[in-house]
Amino acid sequence: MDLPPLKERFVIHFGEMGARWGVNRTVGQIYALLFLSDRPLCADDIVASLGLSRSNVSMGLKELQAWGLVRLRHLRGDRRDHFTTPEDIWEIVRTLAEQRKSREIDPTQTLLRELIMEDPTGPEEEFAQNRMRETTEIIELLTGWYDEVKTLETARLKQLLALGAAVQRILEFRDSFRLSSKKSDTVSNGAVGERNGRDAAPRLGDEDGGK
Amino acid sequence: MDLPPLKERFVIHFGEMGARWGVNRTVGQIYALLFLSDRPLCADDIVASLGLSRSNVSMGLKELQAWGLVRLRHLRGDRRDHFTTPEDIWEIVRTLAEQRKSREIDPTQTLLRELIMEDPTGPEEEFAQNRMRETTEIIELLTGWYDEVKTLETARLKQLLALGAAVQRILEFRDSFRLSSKKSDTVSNGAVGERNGRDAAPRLGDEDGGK
DNA sequence: TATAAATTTCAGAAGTTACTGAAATTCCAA
DNA sequence: TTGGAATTTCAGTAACTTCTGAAATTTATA
Repeated sequence: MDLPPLKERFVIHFGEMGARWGVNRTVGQIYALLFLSDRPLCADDIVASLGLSRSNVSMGLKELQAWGLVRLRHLRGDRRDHFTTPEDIWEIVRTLAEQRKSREIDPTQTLLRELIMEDPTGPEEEFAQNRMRETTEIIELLTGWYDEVKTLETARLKQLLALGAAVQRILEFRDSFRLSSKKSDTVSNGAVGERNGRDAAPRLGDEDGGK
Repeated sequence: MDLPPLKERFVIHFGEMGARWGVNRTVGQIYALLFLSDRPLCADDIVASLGLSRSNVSMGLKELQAWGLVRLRHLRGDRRDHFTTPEDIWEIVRTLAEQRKSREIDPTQTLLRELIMEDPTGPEEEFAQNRMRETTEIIELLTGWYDEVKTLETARLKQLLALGAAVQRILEFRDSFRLSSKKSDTVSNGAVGERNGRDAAPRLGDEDGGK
């Protein structure tokens, strides 16, 4: 690897982190290299920089395209495919969120919806089905929020994030207003209200969980 | 595997999803089984239900404890360790978020902070360092938001989520108010203000997003 | 403190994933 | 078309991870 030191350290780190993000070392390194590069790179550039085999780079680039994390460029007078990452990092964040949702959340949500429609074989499965139902509801709430927020333009999204827990104060204000004027105590937006009374009610035994 | 059908399907699915969540099939299956169970299970119960080797179950349970996803229980008159998942699913969500942040985000943020302090070896590294700086800023914004929101109680968090993009309307209102009354253009809440003025300034080339 | 149950560790087998170089295919320009 | 450059595919092997049964250790109570 003949990269300048800062780049090299980042590339190696990203290769190692790859495993935790669901890609292999090669893919992580290729991505890191493209991300830091000030110009589109072709497969041979990547081979030269990272010392991987040509075929390995080809497969890595295909996987990054499947994730939607790199884009193809063609430079005039050069037949070779060149690759870049979006220059707007927020776009990368959005892509990652979208991909991880569809790989890690959606398949489970689909199965859960199926399973809670079926007849339980007895009280044991009734309990299990209730757990599943609670789970779909939470996933619904989280993905619903995500689907709405992802439509915000970047500037608005930043504003929203910068607001942080200050939103709590707005909610508190809404609440006190609603209580003092004697209205319903559920969330006004009817989407997903409070479903049941069991809020961390301990079952039996201790609660330690110590190692 | 001698489980009733709904449970079995969920357990098998979770075993397969395990890989995407950074655990192996065994760990995923054990977790699913505990999650759906109406009572604490001991290692031998798990062996009997899932048909795994005793030692494999032991290792799986250790890993789940390292994730903080299961807790130990002791039933009176039984020496064996028993395991459960929290009954409050929101607690599970919080644990997952915390763990993934510390495994997937924090190490990168630490390295980035280090690298942007060092001297670049030339203009190529200067560019790379700028990318890294932008990245830390975005991570800072996202984790800062997360750190604030995670302190909300569950009921408030649900409210906030149910609000969804309606928050946008509040932001728009605040904006128009602020503009018309000629005040500062940063967010009023001092906690996590707008960090800088640079709003996704494009580099050069197109903005398309090929393929 | 002895003993038997429960749990963990560990070395090796089984299974899986990553990587390579060679061959096949695609693609463009002449 | 054809020739050659660029890219992809693929079979085999290397590297790694998971899983097991046996042995070692820990733990609770007699």
